[in-house]
Amino acid sequence: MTTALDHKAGAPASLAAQVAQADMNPCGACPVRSLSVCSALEAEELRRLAEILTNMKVDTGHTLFSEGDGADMLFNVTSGTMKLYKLLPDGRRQITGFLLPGDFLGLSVNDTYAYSAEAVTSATLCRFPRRRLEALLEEYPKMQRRLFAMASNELAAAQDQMLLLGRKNAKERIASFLLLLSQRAVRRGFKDNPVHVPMSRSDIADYLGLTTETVSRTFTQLKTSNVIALLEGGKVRINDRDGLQDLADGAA
Amino acid sequence: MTTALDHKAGAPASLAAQVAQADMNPCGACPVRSLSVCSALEAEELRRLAEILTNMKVDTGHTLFSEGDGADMLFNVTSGTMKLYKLLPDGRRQITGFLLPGDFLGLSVNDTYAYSAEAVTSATLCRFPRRRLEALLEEYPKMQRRLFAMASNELAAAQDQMLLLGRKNAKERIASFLLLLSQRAVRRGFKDNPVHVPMSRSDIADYLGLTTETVSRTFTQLKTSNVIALLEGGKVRINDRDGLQDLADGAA
DNA sequence: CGCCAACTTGATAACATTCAATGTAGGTGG
DNA sequence: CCACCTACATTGAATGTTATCAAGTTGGCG
Repeated sequence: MTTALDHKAGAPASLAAQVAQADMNPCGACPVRSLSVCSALEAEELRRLAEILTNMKVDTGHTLFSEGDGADMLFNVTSGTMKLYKLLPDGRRQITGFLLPGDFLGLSVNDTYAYSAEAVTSATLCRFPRRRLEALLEEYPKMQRRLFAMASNELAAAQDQMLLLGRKNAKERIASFLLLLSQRAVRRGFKDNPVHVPMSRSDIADYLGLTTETVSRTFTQLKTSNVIALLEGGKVRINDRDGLQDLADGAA
Repeated sequence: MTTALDHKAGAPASLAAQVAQADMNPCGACPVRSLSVCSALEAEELRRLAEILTNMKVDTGHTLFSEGDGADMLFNVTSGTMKLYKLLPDGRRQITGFLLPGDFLGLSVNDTYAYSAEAVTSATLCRFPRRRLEALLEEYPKMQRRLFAMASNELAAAQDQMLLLGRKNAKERIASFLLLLSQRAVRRGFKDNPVHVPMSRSDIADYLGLTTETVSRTFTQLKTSNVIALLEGGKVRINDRDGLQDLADGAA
């Protein structure tokens, strides 16, 4: 565990206002509420939820928790990007997901985390003590249902990812990845093109089951065939969305 | 949809008794109750659940539902093995999971199934109309919670599978697969060694992201190095469980 | 008993990895 | 302010694991 700052300590200016608001009408002003567990809740219920949460921040590259740690806390991403990953003893890594604002993390099978969580970009989160959140879920079945729906969606995404990892070639994987990022961006009200790709080639490789070299080469190929353009600041412009979609589906 | 026989019609002799009991004290005598959604329920609640369920059977190789079908029904496997899979337009297939007695299927994101379901061996299931089951979940938060726990477990399994598909080599994949089957067997009260492997090489290949040829060769390798032995009737004896475990973890 | 599907084994090829070098950008200190 | 340093990204060449193509073999079922 690193960089677990309570409340606004260390929060950048742009965030300060939001966190300050959260202190008064916590969650009420949360920009990702509609995407999160909390979307199901009324004002009073939100207040109860806010009582048990702590705002925190994780700096780029820092670890929120590691596989095997006691899973006492659950989290909700409010800004930035996190990555979840599992390791093999010899260091091989599989990133199982990138989390964007509104995403939930920390579910565990026993009482330990089954994966590690690290910040891709500086990120802010709400932190909930597991026991207290579970107590609240008991009280508010609506919230339980919402969490279940989110888990179901994640499960469907995981199955898509299995198809990708098991059966798609490098070009199809990269195409699928860019479209996924684009789609997830729009759901959060960001522009879908150019797509913001904040993660390194190495992270992309470990998410797609490739090497950094192959990721790099494949980007170059897509760029050369004018399907995409690589822009400054980790942005990728999609020039031919249909072409990219066909590639992603293995139809091309 | 094929072979969706109501109640005991077409059920084999060994199952008939069980189904007959189910008609009187439905679920009460269900051998997989402790593993399923229903494990959380009291007698009265079970009765309500039984009111909305239909017992059915799917023959080997028959399809229960296909990706894209309207998801009006949810299912619980009571005997046999099912497989879930997704296809790419050109026919490439990824099996996302094998379901054993006690497992639940039919969760959907929109209102269509995101995958196809087919019987690996002749299987029996409980079928629930989605709407009526959802109504019941509303009434029994305990059941909602149980379903959520099951989805969480599936999610963890999916992440393990991503690690396998993204980062493990053929030998590691086969080793992991055999151990998984073995572990799942014990949880259901079957013997864990020899492991029952009812699925074809082709199914195993599509589950592990390999080809049938590679699966076959890898089994031969493991057999030659005496880690396993291939027995009659789709059984595999694990001779060196620790060795297999080391292989599976990528530690060897 | 014979047929068909599933499995095994072999030879060759391809896609992605590995190893290696060069290029580029962001950050730091002189 | 620029040179340097380190990270990361790109490109190239060689290797390797697994896929593909192609026979055979086995086994289950009619």
